[in-house]
Amino acid sequence: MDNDHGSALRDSSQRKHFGMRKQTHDQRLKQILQAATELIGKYGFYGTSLHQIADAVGMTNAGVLHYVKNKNELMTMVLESTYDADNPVWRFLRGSSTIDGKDAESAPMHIPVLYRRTTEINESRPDMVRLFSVLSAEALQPTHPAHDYFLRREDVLWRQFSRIDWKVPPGTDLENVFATANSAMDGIQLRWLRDDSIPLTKLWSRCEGIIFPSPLWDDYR
Amino acid sequence: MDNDHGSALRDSSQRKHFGMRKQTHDQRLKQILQAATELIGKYGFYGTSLHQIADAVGMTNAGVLHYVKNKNELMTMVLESTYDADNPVWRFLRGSSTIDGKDAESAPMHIPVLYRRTTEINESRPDMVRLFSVLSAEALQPTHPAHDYFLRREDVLWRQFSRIDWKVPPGTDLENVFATANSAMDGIQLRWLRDDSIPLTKLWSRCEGIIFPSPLWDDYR
DNA sequence: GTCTATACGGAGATAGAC
DNA sequence: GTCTATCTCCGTATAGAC
Repeated sequence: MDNDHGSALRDSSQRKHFGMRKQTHDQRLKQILQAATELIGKYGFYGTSLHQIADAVGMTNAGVLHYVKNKNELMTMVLESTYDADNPVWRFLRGSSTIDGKDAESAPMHIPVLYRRTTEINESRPDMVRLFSVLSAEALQPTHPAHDYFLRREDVLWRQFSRIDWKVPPGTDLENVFATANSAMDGIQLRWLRDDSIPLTKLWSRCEGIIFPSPLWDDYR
Repeated sequence: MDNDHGSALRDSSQRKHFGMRKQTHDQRLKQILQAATELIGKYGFYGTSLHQIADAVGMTNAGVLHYVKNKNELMTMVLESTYDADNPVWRFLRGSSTIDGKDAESAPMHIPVLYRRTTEINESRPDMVRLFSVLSAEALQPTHPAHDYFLRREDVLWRQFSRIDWKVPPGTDLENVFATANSAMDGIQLRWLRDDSIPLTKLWSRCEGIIFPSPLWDDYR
């Protein structure tokens, strides 16, 4: 990229300078995305201004726009880089990771484990759960910059989920369990965000008892 | 109210005029609240401007503010007047109505009936379901004008629900069923609003099969 | 009862200085 | 890489004419 300024100028100090610039750039971007995650999670996309985000990272409006083309692109980057990238459950569903030490190809796979793992992970990142909850409602409107993301996400999740050879009680309707458990998860997360006096994992354990009832699911959880 | 303008002036034409004014006023207000319900449901409270609402009822910005003190009060009025007022399920839970022809004091009360009735009602008013879904996420933030409403609502609903002498299978944990069913309802409504190619009642029937499984609940639905 | 006019602040985005 | 300055438009809300 732009190598024609003469090789004589690219001494080691220059290269170091370039290296530091690059690192700083990525760090800054990460800071911005993190601030955006928190603020959009709190106030929604429409309720958050670039100015708020800029303030949170100690910059000005124009400074932030040096890193992202515009507000819509910021939304996209937040969704794609921040949320899914470091979600172990997704990595597991994609087959590139393990769940409870088992990979998707070996050992019995139990659905309740997946949801318990999800709540454990999400309990440690309320900001992202909040972002996700707020956007999945706000982005119902087709004009919302996150609309397509949530449309696709539903399908993608199901395709990955249904690829797995789950061990379940005889007669189980996988698709209905999937839809019901995911729906209940959405709702219980909202309740947890509204009042976190009870941990998400505990709130979910109550749902698990209803959705995967004993004794039917005793050997499959 | 304001009777001291002299009885000589209150002839029949005046009274008629006053009557018409009153009617027009209420109608206008209702129009405004209806438009606000639709628009806030689509774009959220922060994403909706008074101008949009004014446009929808063929008025100007200032015209709308003749009916509501400010935007926050509009939010309150929408919530309190529009949503709960004409919800038969709530009226039933308050004990002032019947469910499937039975009132709360007689006949066996079955929980799945309550949720089925809710989906039937909500299927006919997507605008209000949307309003409710969007706000319950947007209003997580304590500074949101609907925050308190949703905090109280959770408690109120449970208090009314738990007053009823539900007929349920032995060993049922009422509170867990309530929390799980409500959460699943939140999530399934979101999915329905995102893609309404399958009716809400049908989507819910799948959840019912999971949350109130056969044969345990066969005599209680 | 509804309008126009207006005050005032904040939004997103760009140009150009440093 | 970040700032200031600025553009343009939109936001809520009020005052006062009709």
